[in-house]
Amino acid sequence: MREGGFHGFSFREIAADVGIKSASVHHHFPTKEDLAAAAARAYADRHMAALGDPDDPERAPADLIPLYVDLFRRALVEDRRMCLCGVLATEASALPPGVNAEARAFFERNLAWLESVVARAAPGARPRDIEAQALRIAAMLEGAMLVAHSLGDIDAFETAVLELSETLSLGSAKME
Amino acid sequence: MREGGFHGFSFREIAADVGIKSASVHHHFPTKEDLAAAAARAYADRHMAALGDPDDPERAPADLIPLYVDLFRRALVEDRRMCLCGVLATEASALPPGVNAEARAFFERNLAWLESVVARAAPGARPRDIEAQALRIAAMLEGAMLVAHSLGDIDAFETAVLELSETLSLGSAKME
DNA sequence: ACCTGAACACCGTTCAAGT
DNA sequence: ACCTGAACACCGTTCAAGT
Repeated sequence: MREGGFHGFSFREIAADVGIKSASVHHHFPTKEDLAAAAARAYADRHMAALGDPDDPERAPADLIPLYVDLFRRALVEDRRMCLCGVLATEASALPPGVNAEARAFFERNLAWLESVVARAAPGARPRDIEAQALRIAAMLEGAMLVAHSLGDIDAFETAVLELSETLSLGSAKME
Repeated sequence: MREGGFHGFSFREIAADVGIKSASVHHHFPTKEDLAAAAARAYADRHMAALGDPDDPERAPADLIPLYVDLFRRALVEDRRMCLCGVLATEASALPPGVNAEARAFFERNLAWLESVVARAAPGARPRDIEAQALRIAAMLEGAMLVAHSLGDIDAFETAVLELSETLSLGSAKME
């Protein structure tokens, strides 16, 4: 699913991997929508668990953005794959509603996490600017993964993302 | 294809639209790889033609980045769709080689165009920094489209991309 | 509760046959 | 050169039948 998207895998493949018949898979996940939504939800849960509490006073906000970048980097470098919800995002308009909802929830949870971190890093910033900065970070990471994945060039990810890890809140507080 | 990716459309659909049988489509495009590669190439050609010459002395580099941003904005707003090659990029590892090659070529052509514009805007910049800036612009636009498309919120694209149109070469010349 | 084989309408692809 | 119907192995889904 992370490689071929919603239509890039089949019930019969999964059944063969698990050692049952495809009709049996439908007993656990009645439709492909159910199965893909569950996979997206599990992916998002693991992703958010790896990020941890954005308001943890033990962790400086200046360390949390590099940690965020690193989570995406590892997904791309170690798995040599896109972000699952990034793949689903591009297919949004052709996805069953339940799958689309889980992909959207992934981004909403990511943005909420980033907004918490950016707010801590730039205490005086306006809510509007905090939201904008969170959106830019999430968009840059998904875009950097996407382009690097297409070019087959992991360095492209590093290059695109370098600015983010270096200068955390480039304009979050001082934006006009 | 822009909605469901490589597996999101069928020869039989296309045949019905055109008024022939699906076997006849194979006469023009022997395989789905041929058809999708041709579509990606045509998309990239139209895209690059809309951008025009990045070195045209009649057009200031400061005007060309907003023009670039606007091309992606219109794709998202008017068509309510992702960039075709952005969709294909996320499916890269599951794509037939010929399709993958055309998607990659789209990004290479975009990066070359952006590098020309950035080089004109920051004449003293090092090649390494010019490439990095071009990569960031392309990644930010694809990522902003992807996130906005998943959220179903076009304003998210505008917000993420605002910084790009405002301050063209934020760090292209002064990057360390 | 969990699994299965068989059937349904779909899919890309091939091919012999038509004009 | 362009089209077609028929066949192939695939796909998601359903369902009656098994344990």
